[in-house]
Amino acid sequence: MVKLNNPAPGGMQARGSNRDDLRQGNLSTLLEYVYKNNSILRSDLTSATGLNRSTISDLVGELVELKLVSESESPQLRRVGRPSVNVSIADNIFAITVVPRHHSTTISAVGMNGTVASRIRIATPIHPSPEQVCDAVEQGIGQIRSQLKKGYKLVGVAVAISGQVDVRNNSVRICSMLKWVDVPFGSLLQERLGMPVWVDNDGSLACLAESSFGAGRGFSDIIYLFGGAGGIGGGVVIDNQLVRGSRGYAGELGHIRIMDSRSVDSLGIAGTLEALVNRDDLAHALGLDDPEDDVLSRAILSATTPRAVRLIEKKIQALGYALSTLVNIFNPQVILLSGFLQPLYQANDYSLLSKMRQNAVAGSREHVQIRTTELGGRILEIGGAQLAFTDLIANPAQAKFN
Amino acid sequence: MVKLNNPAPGGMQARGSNRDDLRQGNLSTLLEYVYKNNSILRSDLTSATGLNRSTISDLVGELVELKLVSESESPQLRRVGRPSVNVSIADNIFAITVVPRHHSTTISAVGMNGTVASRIRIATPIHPSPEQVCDAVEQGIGQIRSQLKKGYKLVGVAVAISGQVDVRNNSVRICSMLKWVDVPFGSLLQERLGMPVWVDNDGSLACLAESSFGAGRGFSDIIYLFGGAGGIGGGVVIDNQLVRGSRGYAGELGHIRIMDSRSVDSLGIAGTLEALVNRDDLAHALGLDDPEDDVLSRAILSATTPRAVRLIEKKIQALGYALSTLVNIFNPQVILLSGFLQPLYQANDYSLLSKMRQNAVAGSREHVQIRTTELGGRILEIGGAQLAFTDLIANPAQAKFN
DNA sequence: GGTTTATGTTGGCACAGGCAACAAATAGAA
DNA sequence: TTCTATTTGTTGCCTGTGCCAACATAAACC
Repeated sequence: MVKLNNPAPGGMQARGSNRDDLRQGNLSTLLEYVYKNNSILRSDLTSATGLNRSTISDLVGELVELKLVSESESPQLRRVGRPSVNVSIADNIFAITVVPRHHSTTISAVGMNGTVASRIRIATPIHPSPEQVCDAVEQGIGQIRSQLKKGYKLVGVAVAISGQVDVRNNSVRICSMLKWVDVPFGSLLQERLGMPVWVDNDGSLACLAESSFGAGRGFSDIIYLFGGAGGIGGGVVIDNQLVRGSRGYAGELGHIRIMDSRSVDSLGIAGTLEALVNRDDLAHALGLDDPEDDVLSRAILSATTPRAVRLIEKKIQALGYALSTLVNIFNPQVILLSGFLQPLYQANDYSLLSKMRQNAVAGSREHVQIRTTELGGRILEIGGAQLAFTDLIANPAQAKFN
Repeated sequence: MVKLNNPAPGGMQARGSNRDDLRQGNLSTLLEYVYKNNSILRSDLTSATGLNRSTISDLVGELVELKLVSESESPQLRRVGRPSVNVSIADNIFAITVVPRHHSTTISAVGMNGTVASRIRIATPIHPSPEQVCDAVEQGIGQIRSQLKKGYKLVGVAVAISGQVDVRNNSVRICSMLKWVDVPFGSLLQERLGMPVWVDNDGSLACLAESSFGAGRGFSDIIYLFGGAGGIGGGVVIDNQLVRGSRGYAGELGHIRIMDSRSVDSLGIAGTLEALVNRDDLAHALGLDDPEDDVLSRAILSATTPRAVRLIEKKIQALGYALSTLVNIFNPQVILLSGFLQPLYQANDYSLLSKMRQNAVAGSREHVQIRTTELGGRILEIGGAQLAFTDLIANPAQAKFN
C-alpha cells in the first residue's frame, strides 16, 4: 500500500489522513508511476490511478512545477483521438550510489531516469576503515560533480553493504568483507557530506532493483537469491513490499539451514545453504583459480569430468532444498537466481525444479517459477538509487536537493 | 498500511485516492481502533489518529449512526478536564466461525466485541464430505440463531482449515485431516447459506488472532508456530500484515527443512521441522497414549527417564534449528510458540534460545524474544472472526449483514 | 471535409477535514 | 462554596481537493 500515512494498526499506530495526505499520496503515486516506467502517457496515468482527467492534469502540473517531471509531445501511436501528453522523469535528478569492496570503492551517479551517468572506482587500502571509505566517497563525489551537466540535483547517497545493516539508523552491524563491526557509517558519511545518506544490505537492494526494473517486474511476491564470492545473499518481496524485518536484517537467505554438515558458512553457521553451495568449491572442482563470473559460468555449463558433474549436481540438490523451504514459507510467484546460482540452474533446470517441487507443499509448488535475473552489473547502482529516491517519491512536494 | 486504495506500485496497480477514499479510510481506521481495543475514549482516538477533535466527533457520529459502535459515559478516571466519551463496539454484531475436525465440526458465534456468544459441536462421520460439513454448519447456524439475542447481525462465516487453502477463491487445495483435495468449500457453503464465506488456513488465523489480541500485541514482526496432533502449522506477520503469499499458501512453517533424515512429515517431505518434532513421538516416549494437551504438557515438564529427557532435548534442538532459519529470513521481534511446542520451550528455554542464537545471524538474534501464546482454546474462533470482520472494518459505510 | 473518437482544459461544485471560539465538565485550590 | 485551570465536546465557517460537465483540440477514418 502506498503512503497516506495510515500505517496498519495492529501495532495500533495507524494515523488518520487529511486532505494534505490525500494530495501527497496522489502526487506520490503519480511520481512513482513515472519513475517506474521512466516515461508514461497522461492518459495511462488516468486509467491506472482511476483519478479524473482533470485531476491528473492538475497533479502532473504540480509535478512539472516542482521540476520533477517534464511533459513532451507524445510519440506517434497512430491511435484515434487527440494524442495524449507524454510525462517523463526529469533528467537532472541523480542519486549517488556507493559500493565499498575489499580494496576499492565504487561511486556512481544514477539518474532518476535510470541512466548511470558517471561511475568512479577509487582504490582504498585492503579492509579500509570507515574513514578511508568516507575519504574515497568524498573524493569520488567531487569528481562526479565536475562531470555532471550543470543544473544537476542530488537527492543523497545510498550505500550498499555486503553484510548486516540496521536500516533504522543506517549503521553497519557486521560486514566481514570490510571487517567492520558496529560502524555507524550512515551518520559518519552524512556528517562528512552534509547530505542524506542511506545504508542497506546489498542483497536487499539488488532484490529491490530486480523487482522493480528487472526479472521481477509485474510480480508481487518474489524471492531473490544472489551467489557471489562472499557467499549467498538475497531478499524477499511480499505484496510488492521489500521485507526488512524489525531492524532491517531480514533476507539473510544464505543462512537458512539445509542439513547436518560440518561445512560452515561465512558466519560460521553449519549446514546452511551458503555453507553447502559455495563458489570456491565449484571453481576448485572445475580447475579454476578465482575466476571471473562469466568464466565460472561457462565452466559450469560445460563441465564434463565426473567429479565436477557430481559436485554440480550436489550443489543443485542443496539449492533445491533451500528453495523448497522458501517456497513453503512464502508461496512466491517467482524465484530469481543470480550470480553463480544462475549457471547452476541452467546446468540442470529440471533437476533443480524437481528437487524443489519434491519438498514443497502442493499449493505453493504448482505455480512458482524460477527465473534468472536481468540487470547484471548495474543492479546495485539501480537498487541503491531506488533507495535514495524513496523519500522523494513518497513526498514529492517536500523535495530537497544538494 | 491501511486502506486508501493505493496498493503499492511495483506491480503497478496503485490507484489514486479521492475524497470518498479519504473518508472511508478514516472511518476504517477508527473502527479498527475500537475493534482492537474493544472500547476506547474519543480523546484517545484523537491523539492516536492525529485528526482534529471535530473530525473525530463527526466520524464517530457516522459510525454510531451506522450502529457499528455506541457511545457511553466514560469511566471515572479522576483526570482534570471534561471527561471524554467512551466508544465501544456494538454488542450485536457477530461472525460465525467454523472449525471442521475428523469427526465433528464446531460452529461458534463470536461477537465483534470479542465474546464467544455461542458454541456448538456437531458430530459428523469420520472424514466428512464437504456436503456433510455444510449440513452440520447449516444446522449449527440454525441453532445459534435461536440462541442469539434478538436484533443480532451476522457478517458471514469464516472456516478454519487445517491444510492448504487458496484464499483467492476460498477453496481447499489439500486437507489431509478431512481427506479433501481441491474442494471449493467456500463457494459450496456460500451457496448453501446465502451469506459471505471466507476460508483460511488455521495457522494463519491463529497467527492473526495472537498478533492482534494475544501475545503478539504491540509487535509488528511476528513468527507464530503451533504444534498439534496433525503436525506443525504457523503464520508470519510482517510490518503488521499477515503474510499470505501469492495464493494464500504461505506460512507452512512445519515444512521447512532442518536436516537429512528419513523421517517424513504429514505431507511426506523428509527432514522437516514437522517430521522431526512430532507429538506422537513425544507422547510415546513419555508412555502416553493419545494424551490431552495439558497431560502431555505436564509430562514433558516433569519427564525424568533418560530416554524421554534425551528425546525432549533432541526435539528442542531441532526446533532451535528451525527458529534460527526463520530468524535469519525474517528478523522478527518475537516468536510465539503454542501447542506442544510451548512445554518444549518451557522444559529448557535456555537450550532452545542458545541453539537458535548459535545458528542465527548477529543482528537478528540479538533482540528476538520467544514467548508462549495467550489465547488458548478460543484462538481459532477469534482469528476466524477477525477474518470475517475484515471487510466490514475496511469499509464500514458499506456494511451488510445477514 | 465531415465524422468519430480520445484527450486536454476550464469553471463551478460538493464535501472532508481544519480551525477558532465557545460551552461543558471535571480536579484542585482558596 | 467558589474560582481557576484544564481538557474535551460542539458549532459555524473556511480551505482546498477531486469531480463533473461542457467545451476545445487533435488525431484517424470514411
